[in-house]
Parts: sequence; structure tokens; C-alpha cells
Amino acid sequence: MQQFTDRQIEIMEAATNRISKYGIQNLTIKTLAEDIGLSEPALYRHFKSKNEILLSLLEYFKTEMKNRIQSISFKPTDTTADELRAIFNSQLQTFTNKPAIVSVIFAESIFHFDESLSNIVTEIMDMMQEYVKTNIAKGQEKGQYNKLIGVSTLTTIIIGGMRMTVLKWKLSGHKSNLVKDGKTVLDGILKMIENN
Amino acid sequence: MQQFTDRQIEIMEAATNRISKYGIQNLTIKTLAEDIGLSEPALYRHFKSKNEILLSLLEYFKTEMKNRIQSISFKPTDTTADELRAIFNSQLQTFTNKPAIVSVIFAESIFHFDESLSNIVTEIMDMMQEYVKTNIAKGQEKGQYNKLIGVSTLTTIIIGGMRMTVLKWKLSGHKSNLVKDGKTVLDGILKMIENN
DNA sequence: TCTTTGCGAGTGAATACTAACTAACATAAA
DNA sequence: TTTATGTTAGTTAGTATTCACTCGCAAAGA
Repeated sequence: MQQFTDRQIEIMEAATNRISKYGIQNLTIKTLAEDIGLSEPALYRHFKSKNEILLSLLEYFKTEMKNRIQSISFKPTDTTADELRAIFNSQLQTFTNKPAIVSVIFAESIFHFDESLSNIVTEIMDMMQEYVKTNIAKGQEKGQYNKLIGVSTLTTIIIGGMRMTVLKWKLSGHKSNLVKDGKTVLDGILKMIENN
Repeated sequence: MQQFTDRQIEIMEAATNRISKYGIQNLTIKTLAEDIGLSEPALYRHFKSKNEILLSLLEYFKTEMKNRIQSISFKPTDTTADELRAIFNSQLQTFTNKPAIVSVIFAESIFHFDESLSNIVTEIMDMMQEYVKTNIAKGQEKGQYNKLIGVSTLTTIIIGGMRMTVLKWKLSGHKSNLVKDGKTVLDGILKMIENN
């Protein structure tokens, strides 16, 4: 029932950490094999190419993210804004626990020229965008959000603000408090769009 | 008085285009030399290393950006918001005219592990951030912007929203209208913070 | 005659990946 | 219970290719 073997997951995690610590240029089969304590050819027993390691890694995160967000349970008393807060809180918590993944999934610029890789990165971004878009449409419809700004523009602002917060956190060497800073940004935006 | 020779500028522009079209991995001395119609050793007559080409290229843009923004002339009737609009309009116009530069200066993830390169990218980002921060502080002080949100958080939201717009434009293959979309996002944010 | 700008022909190091082989183990026939 | 066979997961020792960069030399203009 498991999609990946233990060894495969070990390789994907090592690859993620390599990229996070030393950049994608430094992810070579050699360094990766050394990290795990295997020989280079041994890696090819588990993945047929280097590209497939990256591909699997992204697919793995995408599935995890989808499951995690969809299993968030909202309380009946939650406002639409509370639901959005819960989604981003979950996402930022995940990043905080596994900072390495951020370097990989926010890497459109790196993968932009490999179609298969950039497709998955785009899919992950689109998925997040859908959640936000749906939330905003619902909030506006319910009259919980004002309609000063259209759904699409507001989505861009929210996702943009959150991504910028993540970027700053990354540039700070993960020293800043991502969950808190992200909440501040989101609350700021919500303060401007929430009706009371 | 010119900081770079014609040939150097030619090389830097060719490098920018290479990166934009095929990614940083595809920027090699060989491909670059072919683009210009020179031999590989010839490039080393003009730059002492590949890294210096990238470094110079970023320095070149940084200087251009600083000069350009500082020479924007504001009308006496301009509001603080108009000034911010003018700054972003100038920036997005520049990106539209030279789309390739975007791939390079929005590439923290690529350069994150080369200190000299990441420093310049950070400096460029900080510069833009300073302009926005100053504008917001001024607008809030003058009472033209409300004070629902702090300067720092608001800066993150604005820069984040603009960067997200640029990213979408890039992912669309430069098909969308960056100047117009950027204006929509900025006007949206301003609508929420401007007092009337 | 220098200085600048170019070239052909290389260098060593690194890269993704492969060939050929083996020890350990599971399964199943004799 | 042996014995035969196949599979899994690893090894050492390579391959061809690509990379940034260098050497020594030539031509041309100031």
C-alpha cells in the first residue's frame, strides 16, 4: 500500500537536505550516495535517474500536502477567515518542521526548464491557489469579506504576501518565526477585508 | 566614464538571455561564446571568470535601477500613493522591455549558495524594500494611508504581491500584461489602505 | 613596437550513468 | 531436508561527456 520503499524515502529526504544546505548544483549522485553511505550505483537500484529522485520527491510532498490540508477539521463556529488561517498555519508549521522542503518547492526558477519538474511545482502552487481562491469567494459570498477587491487579485496578494514571508524566513537562515510572521501578514490582510 | 566596455555589455546581455531562455544550468562558457560568435578563451579576455560575468551583470542592473528610480520626477500634485505607483510602474516597464533580467534578479534560490552573488541579489531586493518602506511611513505620517497595519508588514504584502504578479507573468511565458496586472494589484492594496 | 583581442588545442576535474559481478536471502522442486 | 533457481541490494571499476579555465601564438591597430 506504500508508494515508496523506506530506502526511497531515505534517498528523497537526503536529497531534500542536500539541496537545502548546499543548493541544487551540489546535488550530485556522488554527494547523495555519500550522505546515505551507499555507492553511486546503489542509488540506481532505487531510482532510474537523478531526475526521478527530484520528481518523486515533489510528488511525495504534493500528496502529503493535499492529504494534510484536506484533513483539517473546521469547527462549526469557525469563520471563513478562521478556515484560511488554519490552512496557512498548517502549511507554515510543515515548513518550520521541515525547512529543507521549501528550497525545493519554491524553486520554479531552478526547474523552469525541465518540463516534468516545473509541471509538478506549478501543480503544487496551483493547488494552494485553489484553496485560497475558494475561501475568498466563499467569504465574499457570505458577506464576511468585503468586495473592494476581486477574488483573483486578492488571491495574488495573499499568496504573494505569504511567499514573501517564507522567503524572508529562508534568507534569515530560518531564524525568524515563520508561523508567527505568516500569521501577522495574513491577519493584516484579513483586517483590511473582513467586515464586522 | 563608462564602467563596462561594449564587449562586456554584449557578453552580459547574452548571458542574461541565455539564463532567461534555458536556465542557469545552460549558461556555460561554451554556449555563451557561441551566442556571441567568439571562442571560449576570448571571453576570458573580458571577464576573469564565469562568476564575474554574473556578478557584473547584477551590479550593472543594480546601478541602472537605482539611477532610474531616483530620477523619477514627481509632480507637486502627486499623492504618496501616486509616487508608489510611479516607482512600480517604472520597475514593471523595465521588466517588460527586458524580460530576461527577471530570471536573474529573482533568483535567490539559484544564487543562495554563492555568497558574492546572493549578496547582490539581496541588495537589490533590500533597495526596493527601502523605497516601499519609506513611502508607506510617509503616507501614514501624512494621514494619506490608514494605520491598520504596521509599516513592515505592509511592505511585505506589497512587495510580495508584486513579486507574485511578476512570477505569474513569467510562468505565462510573458503573455500576460505585467504593467497592467501589477497596477491592478497595487491599486487593490492602496484601495484598502488609502484614506479619502 | 607594444597592447589588445582574438584563436586552436588542450588540461584536469567532475558529471550522470553503466557493466560486470557478488553476497544474502527467499522460494520451491527433488 | 537438500538443492536449485531467482531476486534484491549492494559492490568495484569503469565509460563518455561536459565543465571552467589555460597556454602559446597570431594578427591588427595605435
